[in-house]
Amino acid sequence: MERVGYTNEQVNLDAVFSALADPTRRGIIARLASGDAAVGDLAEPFEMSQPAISKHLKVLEKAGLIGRRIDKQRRLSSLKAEPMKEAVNWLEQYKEFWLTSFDQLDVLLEELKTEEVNLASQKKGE
Amino acid sequence: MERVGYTNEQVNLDAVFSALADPTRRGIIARLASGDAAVGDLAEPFEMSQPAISKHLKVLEKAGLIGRRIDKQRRLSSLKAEPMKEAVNWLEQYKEFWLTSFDQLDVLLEELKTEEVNLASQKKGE
DNA sequence: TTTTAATATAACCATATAGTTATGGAACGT
DNA sequence: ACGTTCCATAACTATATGGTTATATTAAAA
Repeated sequence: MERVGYTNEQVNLDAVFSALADPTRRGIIARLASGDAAVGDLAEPFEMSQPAISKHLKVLEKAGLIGRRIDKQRRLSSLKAEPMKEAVNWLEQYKEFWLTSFDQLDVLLEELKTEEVNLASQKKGE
Repeated sequence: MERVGYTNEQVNLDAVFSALADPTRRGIIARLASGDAAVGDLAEPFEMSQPAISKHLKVLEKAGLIGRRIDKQRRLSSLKAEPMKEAVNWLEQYKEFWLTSFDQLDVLLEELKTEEVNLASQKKGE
């Protein structure tokens, strides 16, 4: 079985984390969060050649982090953040290790306990 | 000002994402989640030489993802997940893009609105 | 039709990465 | 004292990565 349908098509954590490990690419992602953009637009903030940006876009595309379409002679990119969700899912396995001080840890453990008991409910705490 | 104290000392997203981009290193992290371990223990599950594992450990250490200490002639590693928190913080900027279908997006936007009003609550529809 | 704008692709280069084998040092067991 | 265990480090290799310039392609614009 190949993990049908759903949101993600394979989502390769290697490719995703690797794509996110570059500041230029994270910058591109940030830019795309405010709307689709053409290669030229994306290249403009960086002191880098256009082919370099095209390469970065290819990396992002292979990681599934952007989609691309053609509009006239321009290639528009749009953010596709599903792989980020997968990354976060992986990372959150280790949430319990995020806290250093013990009282914070207590708080988290309390939260986790609550989540278990109360998976599909609505809670209006304060 | 250099961002004093707190949980993180610099947390370099480049190094963190880069460290996480390798399956061996993610495997090491998974192993460390169940307890501190020596280099030999960490190497055992992988078909790879000991020096290779030592290199991976160095990468993880530079990313701040593990700490190391000496016990007799063994070098123990322990998970330090604070950088993961930073990674998640960065990723969650894009939470709104994680959903593809519009009704799901509606759900999220509703959640975000609720969160604003009510920071310490949980909500889960069904 | 000719030119220009937007982008991809190829060829190239330097550095980084991920592995290897070989070797050496520190601490333990005998 | 001697060998063994645990590990780091050095030296090397192959491939990947991130950039460049040069060139080709495609559609708009003149």
